[in-house]
Amino acid sequence: MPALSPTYSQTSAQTSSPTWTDERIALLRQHFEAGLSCREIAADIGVSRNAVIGKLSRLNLTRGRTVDDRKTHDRGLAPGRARRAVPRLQYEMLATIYGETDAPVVTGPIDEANRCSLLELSENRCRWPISSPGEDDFCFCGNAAPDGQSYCAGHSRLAYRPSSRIRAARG
DNA sequence: CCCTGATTCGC
DNA sequence: GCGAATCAGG
Repeated sequence: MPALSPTYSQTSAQTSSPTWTDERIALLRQHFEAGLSCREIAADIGVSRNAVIGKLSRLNLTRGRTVDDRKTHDRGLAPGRARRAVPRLQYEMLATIYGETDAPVVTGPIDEANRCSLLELSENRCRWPISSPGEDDFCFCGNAAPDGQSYCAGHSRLAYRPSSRIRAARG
């Protein structure tokens, strides 16, 4: 009998195409739950917007149905006011992401003794996912989460970018 | 015109 | 399974 079985088609052939791994999917889910747009998620992970949308669709993680979220855009332009005279590209976001290296890990050791399953989650428990869905050890953080928050203090820092977002609150 | 997300379709 | 192209809505 042959020593090598041809059953192996491509196991270690993935040298420069890691594509979507559990970690990326975890980031995808976390950012998705954090309320980030597909474009923001894409820029953060390092893939295109369509890639994010495609993966989300494949995971059946679409937000309800069709488009209806981005309407929050400030499209109300005054007639006497010039349009965005500043570069309105998303370079601000990219700069924020690439420049956030000044605060890598602000959170200390997050208590992982309270991790629980999905069914054990409650309103005041951190819903930060541990491992990946489908894994044998998949669970949630379970630490105490502030009122209205989805995550505990430590995981909130990871889920929501603390970087200074340029908020031009002009009225 | 710009933006957004969702689906389609070739790879 | 992946993502660019395309579609559809605002």
